[in-house]
Amino acid sequence: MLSVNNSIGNSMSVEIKISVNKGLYLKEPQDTELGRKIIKNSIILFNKFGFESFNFKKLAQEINSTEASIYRYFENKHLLLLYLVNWYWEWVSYLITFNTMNILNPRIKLQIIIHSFVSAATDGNGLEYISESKLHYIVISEGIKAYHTKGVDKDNSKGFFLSYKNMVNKVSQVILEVDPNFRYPNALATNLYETANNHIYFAKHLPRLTDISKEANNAGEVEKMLNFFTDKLLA
Amino acid sequence: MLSVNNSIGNSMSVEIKISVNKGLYLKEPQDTELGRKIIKNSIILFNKFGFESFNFKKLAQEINSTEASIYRYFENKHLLLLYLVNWYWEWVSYLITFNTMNILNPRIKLQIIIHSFVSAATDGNGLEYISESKLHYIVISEGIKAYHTKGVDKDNSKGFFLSYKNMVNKVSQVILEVDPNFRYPNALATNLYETANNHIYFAKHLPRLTDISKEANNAGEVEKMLNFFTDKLLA
DNA sequence: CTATAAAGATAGTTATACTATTATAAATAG
DNA sequence: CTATTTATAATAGTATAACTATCTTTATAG
Repeated sequence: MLSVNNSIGNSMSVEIKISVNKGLYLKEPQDTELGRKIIKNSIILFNKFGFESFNFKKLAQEINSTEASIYRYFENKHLLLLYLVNWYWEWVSYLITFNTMNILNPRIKLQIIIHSFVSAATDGNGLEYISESKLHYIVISEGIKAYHTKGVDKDNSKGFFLSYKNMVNKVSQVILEVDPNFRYPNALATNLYETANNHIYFAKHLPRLTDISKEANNAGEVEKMLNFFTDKLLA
Repeated sequence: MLSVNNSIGNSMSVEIKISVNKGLYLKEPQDTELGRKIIKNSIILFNKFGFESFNFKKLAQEINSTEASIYRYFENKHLLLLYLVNWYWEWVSYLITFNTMNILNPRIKLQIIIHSFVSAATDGNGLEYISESKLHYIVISEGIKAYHTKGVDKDNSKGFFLSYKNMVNKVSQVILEVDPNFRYPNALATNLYETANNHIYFAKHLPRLTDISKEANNAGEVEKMLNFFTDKLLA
């Protein structure tokens, strides 16, 4: 159950369960105490150690469990990362759908989409065991590793990227609403998402690769830039 | 020594040695037979196995040498990848400089830059032990792993991304020549490079994330798309 | 002919990514 | 209220990766 805020500021409770492709896990982690601890703490530890130095032993220690127990939920850390990233894609899709509901102007919809890309990171709307801000930072810094692997075609054939594709499709529909003759709706949709993540990362670590300042609220600047790009392209 | 072709079709030989940050290696691999074999075959094996499954043992077997010998050249596979990616950045910078020489129109320069990004992959202009096409494919599929690590700030402080930054700076200068008031010259430069690589990858592996067709010469289509984006943004 | 450096050969260490087995505690079905 | 299933914990073990160390051989420079 997710607690969400609607546009007129009332808090409301909606029965929403974000679910991801069943092939990603051996056992649904959201259904058990241990499963939720795995999710919660893997988000923390992926952030702390990064994908390469993260392992199931460290995670087991963190939650006072064992490697073997974690392996009953996830085959390996690659699929755990993919699970988290899929969860994020579903979450962003949900945010987009929810926040563009009843909005008629497609340009405004696109602004809302861009806002969702840069600040899906706002906690407090989701579940206790998933910190959206930490999850977003995993997506920013480790996300592409989920699809830049030798196994990408195999993973793709199992539907492990459907959530990403659905999100992109949703965005490209809005792009076509703005400009039905636009030649690159999917590419632009993908780019808005990837560019948002990239430039938040670059601002923090490689600032000379961007024009976004290193300061605290660079999310706002990235948002402004993406709106500027979109406006120019869909003029 | 690089053998290059000039614009009027004559083949000429120029004394150019692409060199990268000395901190990336323990011993200059371009200076010895074994070093060059390491470079050549690491390019082949990174392509074959991907970064994760590549290791120095496999590489040693391939070149009939030993792990220990390879460790005398590179501290670890991360720095070997970073070496290769740096070599690529330097190569693209060289291509840009060489091919935009004496061109006055900055819009034409930008077209040449975009062409360099999508088809730096053309072999035959470089060195025997470096296949640009294979190297480009490493950059496309593994490149970002060179800067999406927990060690990025440390690597950055050692200057391991200077070649990337210099390339971006070179491109952003041209962008500002086209439009001196453009607000995001560095971000656009970075984006042209990253988007070129991304969409060549997506066309091949996740085609629904792009509008580039899966067919053979998608490089041409990516080039067209990037020119279209650039034209719109710098109108 | 000798000194030095580069590379090869071999062995060993520590950590990771698992798999397998058994024991125990908690939930639930009859 | 016991029997049975299920989940998890505890423990141990294997294969491979990522190195490090040392010693020997080969090539080359003076």
